[in-house]
Amino acid sequence: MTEKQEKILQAALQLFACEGYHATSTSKVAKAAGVSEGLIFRHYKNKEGLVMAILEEGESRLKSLFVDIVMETDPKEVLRKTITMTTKIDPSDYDFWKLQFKLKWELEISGDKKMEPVKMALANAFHKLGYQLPGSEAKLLILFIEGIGSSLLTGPETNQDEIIQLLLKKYDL
Amino acid sequence: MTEKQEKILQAALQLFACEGYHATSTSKVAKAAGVSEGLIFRHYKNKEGLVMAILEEGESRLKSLFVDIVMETDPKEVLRKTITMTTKIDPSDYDFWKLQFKLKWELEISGDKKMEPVKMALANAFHKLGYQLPGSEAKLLILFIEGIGSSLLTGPETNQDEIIQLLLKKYDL
Amino acid sequence: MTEKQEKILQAALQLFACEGYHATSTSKVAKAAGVSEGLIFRHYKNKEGLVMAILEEGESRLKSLFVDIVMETDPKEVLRKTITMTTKIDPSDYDFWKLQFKLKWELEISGDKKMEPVKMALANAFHKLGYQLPGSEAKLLILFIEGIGSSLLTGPETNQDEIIQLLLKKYDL
Amino acid sequence: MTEKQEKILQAALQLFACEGYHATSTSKVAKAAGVSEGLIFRHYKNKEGLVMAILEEGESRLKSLFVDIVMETDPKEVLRKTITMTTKIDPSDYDFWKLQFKLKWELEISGDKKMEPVKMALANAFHKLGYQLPGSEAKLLILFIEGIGSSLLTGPETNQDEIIQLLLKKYDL
DNA sequence: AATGAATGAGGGTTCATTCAT
DNA sequence: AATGAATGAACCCTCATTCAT
Repeated sequence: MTEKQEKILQAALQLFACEGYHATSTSKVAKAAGVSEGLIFRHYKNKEGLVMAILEEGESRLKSLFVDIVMETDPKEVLRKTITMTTKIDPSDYDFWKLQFKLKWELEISGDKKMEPVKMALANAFHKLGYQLPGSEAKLLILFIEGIGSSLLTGPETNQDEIIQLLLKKYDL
Repeated sequence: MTEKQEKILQAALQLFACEGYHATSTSKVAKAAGVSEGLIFRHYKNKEGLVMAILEEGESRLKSLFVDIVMETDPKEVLRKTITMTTKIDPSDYDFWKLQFKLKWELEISGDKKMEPVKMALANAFHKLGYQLPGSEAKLLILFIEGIGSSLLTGPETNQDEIIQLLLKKYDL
Repeated sequence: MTEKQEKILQAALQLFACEGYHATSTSKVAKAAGVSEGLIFRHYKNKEGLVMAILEEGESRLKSLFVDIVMETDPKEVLRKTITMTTKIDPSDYDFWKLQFKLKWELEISGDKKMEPVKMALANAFHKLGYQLPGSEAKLLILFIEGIGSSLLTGPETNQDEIIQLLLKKYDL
Repeated sequence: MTEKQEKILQAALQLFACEGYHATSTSKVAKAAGVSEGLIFRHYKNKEGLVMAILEEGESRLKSLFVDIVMETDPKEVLRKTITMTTKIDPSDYDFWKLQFKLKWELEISGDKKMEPVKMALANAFHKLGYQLPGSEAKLLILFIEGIGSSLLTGPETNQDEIIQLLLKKYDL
């Protein structure tokens, strides 16, 4: 990946995340990246190709967050790690996470499949801990972390930690 | 409001909710409403005016959902009504609710202020029930119901009821 | 002519004169006149009909200015009256005169034909006074007064009187 | 400047001059120039930018006409050159000059400032020649050449030369 | 790899005008 | 006489994309 390619991805990520996919023109991206507009299409074929490249390039960030949960065997630890997941997000990656949410609603491109393994791990953990409806418990907990992520990215200053403490208590952690 | 005005609002709501604001052209709205494109601008001035009109017109739906919670005095009932709130949504209003979420992410127009009274009622209820951090408890619960709403509108078939049952149990309801 | 008709003509005159014909929409006229847009078309059929009505209605203003020159028999008086013609214009009629110039250039609707009798009178006067090329002398003088009128209407504050004095002297008046 | 850019300017000049600014749509310009409409905006940003480009590009024509007058030291020559100025205009530039007049009235964009140096030169010349009100004499003469220019561009066939001869005689040239 | 000219379809919006009331 | 809803064509302009260099 050349230097200009990186510049493009970076500029596009920032713009897509802040202003939205449709509201960001390829010319705006080119200008922000200090690059000719044609170059975007040379490298990524499409505007869609561009956003896909961003998503791919960022997948490692998703995985690094998830792998630690999925690999965990102690069920209590699985819950704890899931609940505190959002605190592990590097603020420099906020744009990327914001983009995930934006795309879900604007283009109905859902990153939910990526969460599937986490959900399985959670369901398994709840099962081991004797919860009666482990699948639904897992779903419920995932809804929560999505909510907390959402409020982290949109809200100006949410007291994330306090909420997480509450949640930990609810699951006896 | 003339018949054509209603047609416009209706078509726009459906399209904005399904395809998004930017992805829906005014000409598409006009076509779907069986109306000349100019008429949209005569009545609503702008594309933005159009979406605002939709939001205003739907405000009653928001309020009718919230008022029952806010007016409740029994704290346990406040929690119960909040948690089961999403079950009260008329499926014919799904488009409107979907639009709320889409706009939050696509245009960063947040309907959160509308939830403020609910949050206050919740905080008050948690306080009465002896919870230690009523404000954060309220915030947490709101994140939950937003999550449930979100999954209800996007997910193909979520088992809403089971999750709600779980949640009720967590709050001893 | 009803009261509303007058309002329309008045508003249209002012707007056409200040902003130009094409730059003035019929809706702007209607709004300025405090009248429904349809009414303009009921009374004047067209936007063009509207401007024509204004022109017709103002023709008396043209004639009243010219008649005094055309009826004059003393050749020197003809010249003098022509040269001082612009001083006779009522400032409340400036819009109308401005419109004349604007239309000449914007729509190439020329009010020059209206000047024809004046030109004849001038040519005749120059002839009587022994000028060698009375026709061209007449044309020249008309160019002058058009220029003075133009500068009177566009320029912020031209010293009209001084120029007129100079001109009178050039013709030994 | 690419070939297509020149085509655009050329077509726009001709259309603006003949039909007026507002009456000429950008699509008409594009069609006349044999160019896609978008290209106009790529190069000139705006319709306004387009007309400004035309004006700028033609400024040399203005200057070349004026410089000869302004640099002249012999006062009589200054007058003579001013009076005969319009005869120096290349008929292939008529469109450009017509545009100057049109814009003055349609958009109230006045090229008068460009004439300022000429006016100064004239005032100076009149002063040297012992005229009593050199400033007003200058103004008067400028009004004349504007008038003759105007009639040259609008009138079908004006006998320009005869009028110029008359005028020269009036100033003893 | 990189540019920038060029395109054509479509964007939101305004326009003059008509029509039912 | 007067309104205001309604229209469809045209408006200026932006878009994603292609192509020659």
